[in-house]
Amino acid sequence: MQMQTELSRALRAKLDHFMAFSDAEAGRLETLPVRMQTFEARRTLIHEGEHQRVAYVVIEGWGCRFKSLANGEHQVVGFPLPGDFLGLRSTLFHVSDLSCMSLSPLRVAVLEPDILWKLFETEPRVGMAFLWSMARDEAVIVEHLTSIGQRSSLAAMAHFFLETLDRLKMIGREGQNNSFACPVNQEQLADALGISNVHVNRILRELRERQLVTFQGSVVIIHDIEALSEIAGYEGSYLDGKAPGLPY
Amino acid sequence: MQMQTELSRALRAKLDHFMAFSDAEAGRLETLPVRMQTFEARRTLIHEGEHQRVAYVVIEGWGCRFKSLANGEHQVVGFPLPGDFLGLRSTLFHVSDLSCMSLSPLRVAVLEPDILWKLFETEPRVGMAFLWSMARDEAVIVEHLTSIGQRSSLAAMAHFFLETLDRLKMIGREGQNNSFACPVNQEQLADALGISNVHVNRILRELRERQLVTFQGSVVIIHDIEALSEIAGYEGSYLDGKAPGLPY
DNA sequence: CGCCTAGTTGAGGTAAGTCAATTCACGTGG
DNA sequence: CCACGTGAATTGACTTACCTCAACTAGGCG
Repeated sequence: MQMQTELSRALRAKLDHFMAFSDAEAGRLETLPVRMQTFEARRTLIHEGEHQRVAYVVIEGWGCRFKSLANGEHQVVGFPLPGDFLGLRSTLFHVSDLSCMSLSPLRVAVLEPDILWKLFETEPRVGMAFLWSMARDEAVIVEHLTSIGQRSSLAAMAHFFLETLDRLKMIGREGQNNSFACPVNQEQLADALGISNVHVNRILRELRERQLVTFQGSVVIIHDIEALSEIAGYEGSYLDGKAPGLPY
Repeated sequence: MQMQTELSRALRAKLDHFMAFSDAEAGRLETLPVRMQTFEARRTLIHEGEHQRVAYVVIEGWGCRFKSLANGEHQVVGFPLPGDFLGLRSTLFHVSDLSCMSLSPLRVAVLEPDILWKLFETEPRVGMAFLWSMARDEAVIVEHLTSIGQRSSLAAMAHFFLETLDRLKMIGREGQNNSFACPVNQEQLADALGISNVHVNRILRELRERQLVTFQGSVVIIHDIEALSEIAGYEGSYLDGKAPGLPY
């Protein structure tokens, strides 16, 4: 039971922003038969191109999804946080198009595909919530694409920090005064934003000197959200799917 | 009836690569109550930030999904082709995070959400096929992200041409000798690849001079697929979800 | 014929890359 | 407790891929 409540807590911290579950639905989530698994930091959970049978839900810790290129470069696609799915798409393809590693110690719930599909049938509203989660993931990737394609590296970095803070706030894992623990190193940040690690370092210095953000000792502190949002052109409504001023 | 077979033909041209439909399932697709709609070239079907109730399936023509930024820049996220869904995610969010315009005259089938959700319930395998389609869309976006983030603009351009040719081949709409009609202009190509239109022009010239690709008069001709794939680091298995050497 | 949009090319500037050296943080063993 | 090793962060010097601006050309069409 401890295990199931862990899964349900992680999922609902995220999905409650989309849908109010009934007690019955919540109970069904509680009793989903899953097993837990814990990885040390820097372990590869999912290997690009390899057979992928099960999906995961992150319970605790940060992950890193990335694509490897022939020339040894990497493109980081995103950083899964508690409540996020891993390899959900891959269970459809049977093969993963991305690798996924743990950045910190990572605790996950392992979901057998059968259980997942059965859940879709018996709990259509929960299925909807999962779909919503996939849709949000795509919205995040589209923002990411926009950052790399159109924003300056300063704006892209600012955007990343703001988005990550909001994602953490949604699941109640932010720190005090707009700060958060961030187990991402400059190399990974570089691969995420499509710039060099040297340049990441210089952008971080600029953000620090301009009193906007400090990122030191694996902790990000955002000093001036207003100014940073202005620079990034950040508007986080794509995270919760509620547009300002529209009834839902 | 003409209408339904149009929809079913467009969908199956794409989805047959993933799943063999039974006669019963095919019949159910045929009788889906949908209405058709046709847009002239350069019309905006979906407006970013606006209420979005219905989804579409492209029957004929090219679309262009893009995000607009405050500074007037655009990020093109992809070019929907026949068989592709438009605004499917938006029906969940109720609000679209992207705009979508027609590049050529565009014929679409309009899907009411209720019908869609009912289809998911009554035809779970068709629902799976739609999910697969969404998953493939995301795989394409991830490749796109990788192009912009890691590949040189030459390689990114090469990648775009190769991927588009393969997508068209899958739905039987390629031209002769690895060519295809392409209603995308250099400006839109620039916004897709995150480079300037001037640079697009120079890259196209280089591709032409190296006898790899010509893109003139809205027709793309790929002269040397091998060499181009080498340059792009292209490997199209993410499009059909079948990894080389793995049983499906 | 002239307008309008898209494409093409040149010249010069800049954001970001590469290479390489140095410093820092931290864990480990003597 | 200090010497050492290792990986990450930092900084400088130089290079380059791509951008901006601006002019010019080519084609489609009322």
